[in-house]
Parts: sequence; structure tokens; C-alpha cells
Amino acid sequence: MLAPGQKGYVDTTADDRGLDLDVLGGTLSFFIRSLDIAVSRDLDERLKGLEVARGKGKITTLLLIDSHPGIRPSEIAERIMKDRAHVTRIIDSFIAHDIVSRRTADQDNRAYELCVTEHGAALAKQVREIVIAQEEAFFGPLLGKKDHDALVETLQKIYLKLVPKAGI
Amino acid sequence: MLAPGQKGYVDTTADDRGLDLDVLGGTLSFFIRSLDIAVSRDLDERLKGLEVARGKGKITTLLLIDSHPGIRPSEIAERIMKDRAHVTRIIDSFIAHDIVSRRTADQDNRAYELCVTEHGAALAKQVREIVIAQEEAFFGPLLGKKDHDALVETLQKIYLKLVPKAGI
DNA sequence: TATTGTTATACTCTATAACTATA
DNA sequence: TATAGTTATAGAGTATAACAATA
Repeated sequence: MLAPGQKGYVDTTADDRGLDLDVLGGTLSFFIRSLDIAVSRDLDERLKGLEVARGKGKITTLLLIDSHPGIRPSEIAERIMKDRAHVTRIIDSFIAHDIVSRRTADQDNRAYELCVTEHGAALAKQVREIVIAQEEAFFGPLLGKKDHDALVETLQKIYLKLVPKAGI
Repeated sequence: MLAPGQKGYVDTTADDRGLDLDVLGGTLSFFIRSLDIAVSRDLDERLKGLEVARGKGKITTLLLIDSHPGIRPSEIAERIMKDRAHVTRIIDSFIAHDIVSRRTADQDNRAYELCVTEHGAALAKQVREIVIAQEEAFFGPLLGKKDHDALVETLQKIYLKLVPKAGI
């Protein structure tokens, strides 16, 4: 960090708290990206050794199938904001590891319905516990309960507007 | 979405608002990832055609160098939460495109000081305007001003705890 | 004709480690 | 011995488009 007065220093501070945080115009996109990097790394660390260790898409896909037996790939894609091709590869790897089973949908022969296997259910349970434990372990030192709750509420609200189908 | 009562439906709702959003235990990690995906795609779209179109690492690196002439690669790495090898590749591409110049640091022959070129400064100005414009265009329809301000404050606070050096 | 899912490709991102030059 | 930066590599993520089967 260049200090005020030091050669090359440019004061880009936008508020009165003396922070040098508006490199991106004080916008949210940079902070969101940074937080996502930090949270993802922390979670990957906690998931090490499990079969779904890396890649958040895999984790949410597993938990979605576990919570919603019979869910279809295209619906997963919509909810995790990835394309269908990406979901196909995730599902393929799950099937190869006997985590998920796939069968033709009842009313639509184009579609598939996905369910976790017995093994997949056990894995999902482990993953879910780790994810829940992370919430407190990671955010506890960073935020008070009030700020945390407000953040959850705000981000849920945004997610629902971005993926309306996710609301019941 | 499986409706309550439908075959395979499992009620995982954790609050009383009837939302099916706690697939990850109502935790923040999933919402943060989703928001980052949406914001990044939107920003990439707006940056299309510019030389730094893809990859948020490149954008913040450019704006950091523009705001902090003389900044060193290792400090960039710390602030954008990437490793030095990654920053090296970003800088290399900037230099190849005459966006950034690099010279040996005054007091340390191991280190480099980075500055934007004339061309890079013009590019940074364009990028900064786009990023600032996105803030309103993207978040305006999603959040009221009060929620937006609270979100900025909370995420800035978290970022500062994760990267203490970013505070002056 | 539109939709579901698959396949293929090319490119980017990321983590890791080994390496050099200097402190 | 530690630090700044580079190079190399392998793996994972991503966007895209073309494709088959079904609605």
C-alpha cells in the first residue's frame, strides 16, 4: 500500500473513513468476487478428501438432487446458473462414482430424473454438515449476528429475483 | 421446482417465508457464488470489445495499477487474492498490449514497479466508467438504496478483515 | 419448430512446484 | 535463509456450437 504523500500515491478514497477501497468505484462487484474467492477456498479446504472436493457447482448439484429427488438437469442448470452442458458433465461424474442415479422422466422421454444413491445420500449428509459448519466458522469472526442475518436476507432476496423459479 | 405434495418433494424451508432457499443450509456461500456469477457475466457483457474483456482479475489489476502507479505485482496478488504466478501472466498480457509498463523498483532490484501507459490510462478510464455504470444498472432493479448501501458497507468490512493491508 | 440433454472444442482460470535473482 | 518474480504444467471451469431424440 502506498501511503499518502509517498511517490505514486493517488487518493481514490470516496468516503470519510480513510479507506482505500474504491478502486472499482466503490462498487460491489469487486467485493463480491473477493468474498466468493475466500469462501470457496475455505470450503474447498474443509471438503478435502471427499469425492466432491473441488468445484462449487458439484456441491450444490449434489445437495439439490439430495433435497429434490427427481429433479432434472435443466432445472439444476437454471438454479446454479450454469449451462446444461456443464451439468451433464457433473452428473456424469456423479454417476461414475455411484453418487447419483438417472432414469427417464415419467411424462417426458427427453428428460431425466435424478436421485441420489444410498452412497450419494451419505455423502450429501456429510457435505451439508460441513457447509453448515462453515457458515459459523467462516463468518462468525467476520460479522455480528445482526449483520449476518441482514446479509443472508439481502442476498436471498437478490437470488430470488435472479432465479424466480427458485421461489416456491 | 417440485411443489409441496408432488412426488419427491422434500420441504427444506428453514424460515417462515415459504422459500426453498436453504439447499445449502440457508448459508451464504451459495448466494455469494450465484451473485458473483450473475454480476461477472453482466460486467463481461458490458466490457465486450475492450482489450480486457474477460476475467475480473484483469480488470481489478488494471484499475489497481491505474490508481496506484508504482504498485508491485505481489501487492496486487494480495489484494485480488490471486497468487503471484497469476498476476505475472496478467501483467505479461498487459505489457504485450502496451497497457502497462514495468521497471525495476528503486530500492529493491528483485521487485518491479508497474504503471499504466498512456493507452492503458485511457483504457482504465473506459473500464472504470463501465464498472461504475454497472453498479446502478445491475443493482438498481434488485435493491433499494438503503439495502444497497448496507450491502456495500458489510462487504467492505469483510474485505478489510480478509485483506487488512487494503486499509490505509 | 422448440426443448432436453449430449458431445466436442477451445479457451480461460487455478493450484502447484521448481526455478532465478536479489535481499 | 527469505523474498520477488518467473516459468511450466496439469487439471478444472466456462462458453459455444453442433448434434440426436423427443415434444
